[in-house]
Amino acid sequence: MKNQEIARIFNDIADLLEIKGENPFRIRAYRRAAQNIEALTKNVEETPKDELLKIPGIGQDLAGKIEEYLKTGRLQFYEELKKEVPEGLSVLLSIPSLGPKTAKLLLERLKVKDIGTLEQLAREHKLIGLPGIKEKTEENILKGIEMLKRGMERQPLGKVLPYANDILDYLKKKAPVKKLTVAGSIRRWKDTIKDIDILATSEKPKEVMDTFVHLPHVKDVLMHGPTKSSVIIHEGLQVDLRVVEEDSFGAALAYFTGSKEHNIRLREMAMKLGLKLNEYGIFREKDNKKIGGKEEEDIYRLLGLPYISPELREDTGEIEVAMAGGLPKLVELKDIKGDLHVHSKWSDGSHDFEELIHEAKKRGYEYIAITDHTKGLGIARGLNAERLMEEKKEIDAINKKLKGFRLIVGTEVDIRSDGQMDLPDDILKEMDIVVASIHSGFKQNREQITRRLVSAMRNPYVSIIAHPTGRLIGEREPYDVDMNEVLKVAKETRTAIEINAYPLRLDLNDVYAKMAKEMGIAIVISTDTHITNQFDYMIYGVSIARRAWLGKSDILNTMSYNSLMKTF
DNA sequence: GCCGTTTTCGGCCCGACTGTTTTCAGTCG
Repeated sequence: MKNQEIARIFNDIADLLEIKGENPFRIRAYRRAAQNIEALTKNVEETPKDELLKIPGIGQDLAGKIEEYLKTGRLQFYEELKKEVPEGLSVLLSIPSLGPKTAKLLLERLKVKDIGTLEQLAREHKLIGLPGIKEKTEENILKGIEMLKRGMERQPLGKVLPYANDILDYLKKKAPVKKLTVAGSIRRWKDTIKDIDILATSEKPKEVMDTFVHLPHVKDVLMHGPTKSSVIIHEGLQVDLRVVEEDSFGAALAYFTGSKEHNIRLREMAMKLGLKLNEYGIFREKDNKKIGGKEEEDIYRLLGLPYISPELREDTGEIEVAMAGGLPKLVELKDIKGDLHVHSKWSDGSHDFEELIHEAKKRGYEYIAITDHTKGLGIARGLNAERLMEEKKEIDAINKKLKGFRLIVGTEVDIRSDGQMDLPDDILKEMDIVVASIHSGFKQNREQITRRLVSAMRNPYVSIIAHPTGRLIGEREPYDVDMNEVLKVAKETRTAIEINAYPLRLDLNDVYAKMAKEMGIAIVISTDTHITNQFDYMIYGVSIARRAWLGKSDILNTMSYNSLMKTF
């Protein structure tokens, strides 16, 4: 699929146009198109032009550019643009506090074309004297370069959420706040996070700000105003805190949750209705009277929309669908009736069956599937055929004693590098469910990896493909796999696909999960638990599902045990 | 460059904070 590729090119074009000082709305158009191509749940190569035109933000011109790129492998307009703007200049835009205007100025006056040159000039104080640049700006540019070098990369949600909660705890204890909540991409449950956004209400905003910038977590203060401050914490993340009055909480929450693009759309809608929307509330244009904003629901109601869950707020079509009244009822954590990917002491898990059952029951589950590794995964004490059959015998015995709860007999069978299953069919046949997955040969080429997954799905006993792309966020890129083909075969063979809820995996991601749903593929959400507290990762998987617009009926492990067993 | 129950041309979100300014531009989200 070339979706990502085209999105990247459109984003590049936006950068280049920005440096050229082009019409900001034209730039926004490219960014919006890029985002919508990235979120597209169809293979752009298989999407005819009249379908492309239905994508929000794609008109005749951009549809034409997509076609040109798909047909010729290049984009004339893009190539010419690259010739006009020196290579490396767009990297300057990634320096915090340095935007297109300054980048352009630096190029024109000092012929700066890369970060190295810029850093040297700044150290020699040669930037001072340019229009609008004095000591402080120069300092900030150097600071920005430092920050960029340290790497302000997006971090996995699972890593960031504990930091955010810790900061919330501190603020709750030390600052005069009333309401306090995370907003931004954390509230939208994006799988990776660039900064932590926190919203508070208080009658003493200044005190809250002062407390905030002096928290022990703080390494550097970027901004310290009366209602808004930004800091960098020791873990390298930026944290923004905004304080508003109680009466504006809903509007501020909507504003601060974003996404930015979603907000822009809401504000455009407000304008057309003779209203004005900002973080303080929603106002009538004619007399500036506030008509709502205490609750987040006010905003959507007054715009004539149903409430839109934070997970959907990306401006990738949710507003159009909401207007038509077609938003799905999203799956919730309480809909989940069991976990279909759990490891026990028999392989590399930490607990015996009794402990796992106890913890699963505590979470209101009706069943879990024991899916220990197979022998190919020596490092995980994978089971051979004989041991797996012993395990089954033990599970069968336990099930006889259980009431209102079931252990499902399963295995996570390794898909070997040649595409063979790690255990023979006559063993797999004995399992209630078979979860198949790749644990080795990540470097194989696209064709080989795809073939392995396809052959697993064609095996009559394989029920689920686990962590289908093999990514570990921030640690390992997904293996090179043709997901378009994988999903087609999943559909054909009626194999379920897993959303692995382990925070570093979140695999399928939201886009592929939405694609799978639209193709009519059954989805399971599983935690891959090795230690019982990992059962709590289920919320991450559910959130990915929500971001993928999935409802309860799209997910197999919302079913009761009996219905579930009929589907495998 | 997109888009239209006010428009097929003329609009296109809104405000906080900072640094350089004496009223504002740039950047950010």
